[in-house]
Amino acid sequence: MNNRSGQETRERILDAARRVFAEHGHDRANMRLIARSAGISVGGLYLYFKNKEDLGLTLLRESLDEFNRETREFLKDISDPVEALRGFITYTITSAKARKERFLFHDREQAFSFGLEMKKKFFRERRKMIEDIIRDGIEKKVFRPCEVTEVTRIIYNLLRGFFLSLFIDEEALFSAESCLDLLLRGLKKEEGN
Amino acid sequence: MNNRSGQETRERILDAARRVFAEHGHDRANMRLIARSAGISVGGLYLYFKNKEDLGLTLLRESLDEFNRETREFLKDISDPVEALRGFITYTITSAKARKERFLFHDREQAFSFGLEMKKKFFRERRKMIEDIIRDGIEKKVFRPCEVTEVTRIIYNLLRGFFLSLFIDEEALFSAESCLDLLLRGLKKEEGN
Amino acid sequence: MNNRSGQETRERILDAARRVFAEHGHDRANMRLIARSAGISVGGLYLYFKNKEDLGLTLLRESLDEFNRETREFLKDISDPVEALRGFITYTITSAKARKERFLFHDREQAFSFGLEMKKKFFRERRKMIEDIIRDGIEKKVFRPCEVTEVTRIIYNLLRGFFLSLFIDEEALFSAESCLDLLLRGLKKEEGN
Amino acid sequence: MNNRSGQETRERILDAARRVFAEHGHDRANMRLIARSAGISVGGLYLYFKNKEDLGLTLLRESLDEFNRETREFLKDISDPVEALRGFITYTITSAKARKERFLFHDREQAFSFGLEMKKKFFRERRKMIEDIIRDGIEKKVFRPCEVTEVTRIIYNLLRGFFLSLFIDEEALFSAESCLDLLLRGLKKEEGN
DNA sequence: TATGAATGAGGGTTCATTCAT
DNA sequence: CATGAATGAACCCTCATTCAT
Repeated sequence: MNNRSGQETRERILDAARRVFAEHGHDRANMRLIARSAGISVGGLYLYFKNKEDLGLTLLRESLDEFNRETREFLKDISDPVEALRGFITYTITSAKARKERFLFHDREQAFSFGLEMKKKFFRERRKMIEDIIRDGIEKKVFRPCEVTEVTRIIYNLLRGFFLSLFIDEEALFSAESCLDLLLRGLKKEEGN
Repeated sequence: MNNRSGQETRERILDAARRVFAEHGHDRANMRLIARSAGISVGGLYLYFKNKEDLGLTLLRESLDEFNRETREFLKDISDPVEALRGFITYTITSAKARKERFLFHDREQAFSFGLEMKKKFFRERRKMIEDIIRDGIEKKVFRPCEVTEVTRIIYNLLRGFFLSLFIDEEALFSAESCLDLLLRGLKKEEGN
Repeated sequence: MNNRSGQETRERILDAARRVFAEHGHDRANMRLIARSAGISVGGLYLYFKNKEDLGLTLLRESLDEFNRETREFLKDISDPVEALRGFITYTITSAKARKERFLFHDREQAFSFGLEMKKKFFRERRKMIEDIIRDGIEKKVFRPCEVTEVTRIIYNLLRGFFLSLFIDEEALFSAESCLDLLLRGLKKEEGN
Repeated sequence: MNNRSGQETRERILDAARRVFAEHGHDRANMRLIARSAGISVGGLYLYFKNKEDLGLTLLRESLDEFNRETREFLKDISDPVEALRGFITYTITSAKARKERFLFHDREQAFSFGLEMKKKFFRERRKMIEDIIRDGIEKKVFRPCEVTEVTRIIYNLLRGFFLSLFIDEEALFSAESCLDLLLRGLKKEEGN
């Protein structure tokens, strides 16, 4: 176990924790399992993380930060509001499906208050991205004038629902395209046609 | 403390369990707490419920059944598709806000598999209600022709996201009206205007 | 539940207890099961017996007394020592096989000290019966002179072993005849033949 | 209280368990008592044994294996059948008296099925040893021809009864010599004398 | 750094016994 | 006599965390 740096061990632990949390949930996962899965001793875990919660929160932080960072990166060169919205939805959905385990903590976790503030900040950032797109769209007269905050919330909750379905009811998953389509065109038959 | 009617005690336990589960989640809630909260002994709990899981599942079942039943009741006399959709969304949101604790288990619970089949059935029934509304709307030429299943999923996930926000991020809650508005009219500025 | 006498109820309880103890052992048997099996309420049990131990001891006493009484009855008209020994062995083995559950308590029970004195008295009486047969046989010059006490113990332990095998290892059960044969003739080839 | 060697702790636990099981029986013994008796914490017990049953079965297995191994060792150089039979009986009785606690589980334990298969195998092996001696004796014309299986069963039950008496009725214990004497010579007065 | 044996509080569950009706 | 809901101590077992090595 001669690692060049403890950094590598730390990474191994985080990977293991991700796996184990993904399989059992934060509360039911246990430190022995994580240790074994990381190829390290139980005591070793505590050299890198203060305790189980610290480990969970670190994982959460990394997952949330990374996801928002990546999303921003993905959107940064798209100027057309419709394309931006499409991009946001597509990227969110695709990421979630591709790396399910990263989204473990995005829902209400075992302890309701687990990382709550951190999550709220994440949610706010995410809604901010949506809001920016909407506002831009309105400004550019691509979207109709509307209650931006409400629309933002609706879109965000829609995607939040997607996360949930991902874990407990895959048959409820929708496609990015139909989602975009509905949002843009509405349900109502255009009158006068 | 001998009650003539066991039924009453059973109800007291279910109430207590609802409270305790609501505060701590299913896994972290403990039987001693529930017992104390119900004003009963630990052993007493087991006269009415086989074990902790049974208690949780009973709560879940009641909550899911009741909610779907009430929703159907609420919708049964509404024939206009737009009104039906408005009704469904309004009723869902309003119920959830008014009796938050009933929706405890609607998300991914501690143990992923906790009551999974029961939940899936509930979700399917719920989507079925939405689907019926959409189909009816299309038939009546109130809604444009569309991929009904996808639209259904989208609307359902939207409301599922609402449940989640209810518990961890109230500032993300949207109103039924704006939701309906967005769904009906879409985001895009009508072309040709 | 209008019994002519409580005596009948008491009997029903004892029967039920015998059944339940036979199936689960004294410690693992529980009062609820016995009550249900007796078609009576849990509280009712305590009207007839002070507690679980009292119930067990009553059962034990009846079973031991009855068995020794019956055995004595069976032997009382047999005067030939060989026939008496045959009778004792045959009767012991046959009874045990026919009413296995009556012999539940004859071995070391769950609580080592459960009814210990009562059992010891029973064992002593039983050995006394054997001893009387042996002494009579020697007196009548049918049996060779020997250490009567030792021979008695041996024969009794042999039958005690039979009880045990009855419960945990039926393939070790021997027949009364071969047992008698061995005891009478010995293993050794008669010399000078 | 950190021992370098877990092996030592394991041994301490087994010793403690032997003591506690001996005093209270398997069912009534409790893990806290065993822990205290072993000078260890409750949790510590579970580092070495999966659960109470595992602990009991381990003890049982060790005790049975060791006893049969030692007996075989003891007998291996004795070729005279009479001496072999004397050896088997003497060794069995002497061992049982000297290390009583090792024979705890040889009788019908609390849970009837506790280690049942393991015990049956042990009993079969033990009967096999007796059977081999008898067959050899007949072949060598030291013992008279007889139903070997039956004789074997009888001798084994005799010794099994001895185990029982050891625990609940010491006054019924017989000596190896008188036992051998009875088996070899029989009870009957030799005719024609 | 790293180990893994050890701790002990706390959780779910059972069951003999009591007692108001 | 009879009921059966209620009690609560006690059991088995788990697991985050510590610490001597």
